[in-house]
Formats: sequence, structure tokens, C-alpha cells
Amino acid sequence: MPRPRTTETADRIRAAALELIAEKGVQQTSLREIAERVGITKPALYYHFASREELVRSLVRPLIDDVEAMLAAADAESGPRALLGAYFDVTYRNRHITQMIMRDLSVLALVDLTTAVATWRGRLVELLIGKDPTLAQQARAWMAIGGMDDCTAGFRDVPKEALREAVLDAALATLGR
Amino acid sequence: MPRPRTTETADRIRAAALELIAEKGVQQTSLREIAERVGITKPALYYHFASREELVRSLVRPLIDDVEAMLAAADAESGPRALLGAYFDVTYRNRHITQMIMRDLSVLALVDLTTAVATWRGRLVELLIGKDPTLAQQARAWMAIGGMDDCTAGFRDVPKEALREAVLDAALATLGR
DNA sequence: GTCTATACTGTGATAGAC
DNA sequence: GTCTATCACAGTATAGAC
Repeated sequence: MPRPRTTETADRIRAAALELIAEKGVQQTSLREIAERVGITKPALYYHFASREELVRSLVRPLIDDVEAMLAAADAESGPRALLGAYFDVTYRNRHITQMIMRDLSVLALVDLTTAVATWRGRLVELLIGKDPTLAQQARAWMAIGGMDDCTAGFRDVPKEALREAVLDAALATLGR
Repeated sequence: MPRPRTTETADRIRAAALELIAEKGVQQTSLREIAERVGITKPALYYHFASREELVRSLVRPLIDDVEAMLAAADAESGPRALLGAYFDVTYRNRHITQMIMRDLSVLALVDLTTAVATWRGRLVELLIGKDPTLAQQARAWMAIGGMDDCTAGFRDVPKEALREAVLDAALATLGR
């Protein structure tokens, strides 16, 4: 077993990128700035990530994987409260990424992850209200899920448990439970 | 009275910009593309708009003004259904702009209109649930307002009246009425 | 395997001719 | 009101040093 390495450069790049993006948004953050903060040059960054898109994709990936794992383990019988609670936990755990996406949804298109997100949104809707929902049901589901994401991204100075309770309460009211 | 002029170039630029932005997003649309569609060169575009930001700001302005006018005329006594109905009408009337903003909230920062939007959101929350809301009330208000915007931007092939009914129903459920 | 030097393309933006 | 020419800088890309 090799001795523990100092932090990998790629990880340091990701960390710096997430910080800067949190401050200024995805499109407003240049690769030069990121490289500068890490203490390397722009082309050196290019060695670790083939493009700007690939860097951003590697930031978003953990959230996608986390949500998909949660959905795979989700039990349709467990009811909306448990389901939305699990969803909140995942997006809150990855809230820096959630904030980044909520601030600029078009990054999903940039990194070609729009369909992945649309897919798990659809799956969530199905678990919450079944197949072939009416327009009214769809609107309620969208409002509940999107609103949870919105609150997770927006209420940054609220302790987790208080936020969790408030958000779940609101989402369940939206769904009419 | 002068004879009716052909469409002003500035208006044609705005129209072309809105079309292209609807297709590809704000940050993904270049000034060259916009100028090309209008049939002029990039510097000619700069004669009409001092910067890219100013062009985008002039696109967002009508929505802001429309919402602010609606809020100024809003009666606190008229109740949440009338208030949210009026809000839906305004965002739906300007839905191309609403779509643009929902797709990339960071454009508001780009054109320095974040506080304007935050202000009327706050006013809306106050009209809906009063001053000094609890966290739970705030979450519900955010979910209702943000969810309406989300649905207005997202359900593009639903007739207005059907959408209006579905969205109002969901928003009122969220608020607990 | 990691980075530097260098260069290419396209972008927002300006100056000045017509 | 529109053009040509030009700028600085961004993202991207490769060649080669160590």
C-alpha cells in the first residue's frame, strides 16, 4: 500500500473551481482564475481536464450519482415523506453543487446532463403520484421538487434539521397530503 | 406626422437576440450571431447597445416593469388567489423572458437586476403571509412563487387557461389555503 | 506523468472612415 | 447608421522540457 499522497492536483482544481463558481457563477469564472488559485498555469489545468466542460461535468457528477443511487434504493411503498426526505438529504449533502445548478440551470446543457436530471425528476414524479399524472398533479410535483431544490440552494444560513422540516412540510402541502 | 417607419433596428436586434437566446441560452449566444441574423455587423450592433449587458438588460426590463406595476396596483385585501393570479398573468405575458431567466438565473446578476427581483419577491411574500414570516412560511412562499415561475417557463405547450388553473391550484395548496 | 512555452481561434469591445 | 480594422483576453490545443 502506497503512502498517503498529498492532495491530488485534480482535486485541488475541483475545489478551487467550486469555490470560485460559488462566488461568481459558472460562466463568469475563467480557467485562468482557477489555475491561478491552485498555483498552476492554464495549460497545466488543461492536462487534468480536457476542457472546461469536462471540469464542470466532474463537479456535477457526484450529485447525479448520489441521487440515482438514492432512487435505485427507493421503495415505492415507503410514502412521499420518506422519499422527499431522502431526496432532501442527498441534495443538501451536495448543496454546493445544488446551488451551482440552481443558479444556472443551463450548465446542465453545457455538460450534457440535462436528460440525466430530467430522467430522475420523472422517476421522482412517478414515485410520488404514479404514472400518467394529470396536468394539475404534474404542476404540484414540479413545484414540490423544484421548490425543495430552490430552498436547499437559497436558505444557506439555516441549520440542516430546521430547513429539512420546513421544506418537507411545504413540499407535502404542495402535494396535498 | 412622419410616414410609418420600418421596424427600428434596435427592436430587430432585441427580437433576434430573444430568439437565439431562447434556443441556446444567454451565455451561449454571441453578439456576432445576433448581428448576423439581423443582417448587420457586430460594431453596428454596438451603435444601438453600449454593451452586451445593456442589450440583455433591455430584454429583461419589460418583465420587471410589468411585475412592479402589478404589485403597485395590488390590493392586500384581495387575497392570495387574486394576487397569484395577477402574478401568473404578468409572468405568462412575458413568458419568453421568464423562460430566459429561469434557464439561467445568473443573468440577473449579469445585468444587475438581482436586487430588483429580490425586492418584488419579498413584497409578494409579505402580501401573501405578512411581515416576519416563520421559516416554514417562508419556505412555502418561496416554493409557491418559484414553482409558478418554473411551471410558466417549463410547460410550454399547455394552453394558458389550463396552465393557469393548474398552477394556481398548486400554489394555493403550497400556501395551505 | 506533470507541467511550461507558445500559438490559434473566437469573443466583447473601441476607433475612425464613409 | 453602418462599415473596416484592430485590440485584449478568453478557451483551446500542441510540442516538448523535466
